[in-house]
Amino acid sequence: MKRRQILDAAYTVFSRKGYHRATVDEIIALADTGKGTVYKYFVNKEQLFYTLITERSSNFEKELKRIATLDEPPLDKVKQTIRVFLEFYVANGDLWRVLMHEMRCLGHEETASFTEAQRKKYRERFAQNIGMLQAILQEGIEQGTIRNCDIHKAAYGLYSVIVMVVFQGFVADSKESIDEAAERIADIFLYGVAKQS
Amino acid sequence: MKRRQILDAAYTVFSRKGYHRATVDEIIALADTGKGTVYKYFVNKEQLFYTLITERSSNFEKELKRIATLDEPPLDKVKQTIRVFLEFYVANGDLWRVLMHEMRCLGHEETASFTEAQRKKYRERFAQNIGMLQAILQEGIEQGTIRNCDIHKAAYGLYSVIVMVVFQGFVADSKESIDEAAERIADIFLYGVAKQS
Amino acid sequence: MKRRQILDAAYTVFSRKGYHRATVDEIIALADTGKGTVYKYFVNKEQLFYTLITERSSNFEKELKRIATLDEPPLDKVKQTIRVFLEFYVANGDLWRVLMHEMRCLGHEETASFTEAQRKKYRERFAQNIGMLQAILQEGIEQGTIRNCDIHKAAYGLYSVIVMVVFQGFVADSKESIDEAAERIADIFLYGVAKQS
Amino acid sequence: MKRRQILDAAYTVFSRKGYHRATVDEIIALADTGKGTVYKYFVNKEQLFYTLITERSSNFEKELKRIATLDEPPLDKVKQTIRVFLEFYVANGDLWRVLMHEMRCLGHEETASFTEAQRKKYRERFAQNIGMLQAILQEGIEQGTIRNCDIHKAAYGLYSVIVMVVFQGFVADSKESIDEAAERIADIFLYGVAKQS
DNA sequence: CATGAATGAGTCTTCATTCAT
DNA sequence: GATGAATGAAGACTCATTCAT
Repeated sequence: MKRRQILDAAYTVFSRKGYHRATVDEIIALADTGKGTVYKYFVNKEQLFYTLITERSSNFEKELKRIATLDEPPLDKVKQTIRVFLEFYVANGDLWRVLMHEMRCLGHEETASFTEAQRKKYRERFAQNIGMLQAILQEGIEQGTIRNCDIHKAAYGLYSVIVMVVFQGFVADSKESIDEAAERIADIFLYGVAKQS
Repeated sequence: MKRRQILDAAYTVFSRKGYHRATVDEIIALADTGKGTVYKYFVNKEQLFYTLITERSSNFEKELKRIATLDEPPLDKVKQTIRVFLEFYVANGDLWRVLMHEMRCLGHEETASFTEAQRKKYRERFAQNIGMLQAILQEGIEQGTIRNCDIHKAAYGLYSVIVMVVFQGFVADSKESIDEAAERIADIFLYGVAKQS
Repeated sequence: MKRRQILDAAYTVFSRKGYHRATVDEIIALADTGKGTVYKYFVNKEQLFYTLITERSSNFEKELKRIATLDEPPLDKVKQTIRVFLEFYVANGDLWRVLMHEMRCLGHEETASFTEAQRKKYRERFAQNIGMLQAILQEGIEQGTIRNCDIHKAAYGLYSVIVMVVFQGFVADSKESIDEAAERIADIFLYGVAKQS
Repeated sequence: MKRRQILDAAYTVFSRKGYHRATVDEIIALADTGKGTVYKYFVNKEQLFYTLITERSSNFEKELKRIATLDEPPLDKVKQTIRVFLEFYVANGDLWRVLMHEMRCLGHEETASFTEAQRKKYRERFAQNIGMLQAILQEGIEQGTIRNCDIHKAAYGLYSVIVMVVFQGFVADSKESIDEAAERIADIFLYGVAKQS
């Protein structure tokens, strides 16, 4: 129970302050617990952060896999995938922004406790999520509904637009807003901004 | 001269480590200078960071403005703008990533010396750069070569793709690589991934 | 308990070295504690200093008030007050000297954490103590045992002599020495050095 | 000439800020000279401070000696001496306050450059000045105009009152104000505050 | 289990002093 | 002689982590 409170508090503080400016003191104040308790459940600050990431993304990843395996037209699946991504980033965007920043920096030198194994695991997971998009695009190409392009880069491109839409606050935390944004992104992504001649 | 060395070293360290993990000690080691020298030229770490940003972006911004005022077809100008953005981010991307992260967090609470004025200035500058893209898209809509869409969001979308391409390492630091990437981005952005029926 | 040790060590170091030459490192060495502990109990060096002052003076002030309200001849009360002042300065003189010096300088510019409120409080407290002397002198004038003079200045004069006596080492830390000094100061103060014609 | 400017600037800054808060940078800014120049004329900050003290006190000391050797009634000489002290402290009080504070602290441990010899010299000089007062009081006792008391302590007492009068701002920097204050101090010192029965 | 007092390694920052021009 | 750029030792302060209760 304390564990839950700590994770929730940590989510808020990390999201608001970033990794470094977030202090354990602030987290325990918000979690209404003692400092020792944090170190009972988590080996250190980085581990706490990592746990947070893992926990928050597991549902998202399951959902992503579910859609990928649906037997529907790829163009529809693209739209659905966009929606799931949007939902996830609307809910966890700030934390993810922090994560992405730290992955860069943490990766460069050996930092004490964020193990290389964990970092690798994260990168694989990230690649996997993008991979879901990629697979759907591939399916579209095979079925002839998507033009032949570098699906790897295209997937990243779509991904980056999704993230941007959330970070720029172009989408609110409501089903309608998310659905609408998904529509629009899919539209631009699929048909471009140029007028069809 | 020492000032130059410090700025260059700071660029490297901030880019690699991010703002917080970058230490003044590391910067002076790389700059081969003394700690006092840093504080002779820059009031503090944040000011040093800010100076770096300002310095690096001034040429980029001039180039951006130049293109915006060219008397050419908007579709060509979009491509050129994409190229300039790519060049800039290939050269300064890592530092920018750090800046963007810090702007978020620094904005939250009062941090001693990164003045509100500076932060505001940065945000305006950023908005202005995106604004250049936006203006060109608007031109395209008026001339009927770009379909009617929310140019604000479209500009951000294009921007996010550019940044992503650089950060994912899809483009190398060579004229050819950048030109090719600009072509491809423009292509997808303008015509989408869906096969023209 | 650590708090006590830190305060005691701080007293010694501040008294010996003055405010600026006193280092937190030296205080913790003497207090046999860690640096963090100091900042757990005191927000910063100045706050530590201020706490010291407040703590040490509270008994003294109570005693002073007690005497002021006694129903005895003013001339006797003057002597008693002198004694209380002497006791206090013999015990805390060195620290007070430092305080008085710092009040001058700290007052000039905005120093971060020694708040204006604290400084004001100190000044009021100081004025109040001198005020006790002043009130007794006034009583004497009204009862006709003290000649009509500027009691404000006279009180300061007496005060300065007391402080001097302690700082010049004219009085030792023993009841006898203090009593004797009080006698002598009172004598000179009340009757002057000139031979009565 | 630069030397003069530096000394004057140093006087101002030391008086205002105290020894530690006074920075060489501030002094050279006020003296309108370069940092190197300071170290051409003075071996270091403490030496500069010491030179200042010496320079400022030499006239004062000459005047004191002159009065001591006058062939006048001791009671008159006491008044004159008080006046000379007042004049000196009104002009140099703030610097002296700083000096007195630093002597305490600098004396405790070996500080790099304020030599023991210098400190000793200062102490002797200070004792000598008080000694002038003392000698006059002695003269008075011998001539029977001053009652028999511990002249050493009495001299210090008188001295402390003089200093206090200046530091409390009870006297302005004008001949009239100083003369009047001298009168009053002499009066209280010689005849006390108690009403003559 | 939960706690929070104690800790000290690690940072930023200041400022007296030097030395090449 | 005059200068000021360069320096680094020294000091205040932070915060993740530990451990005895």
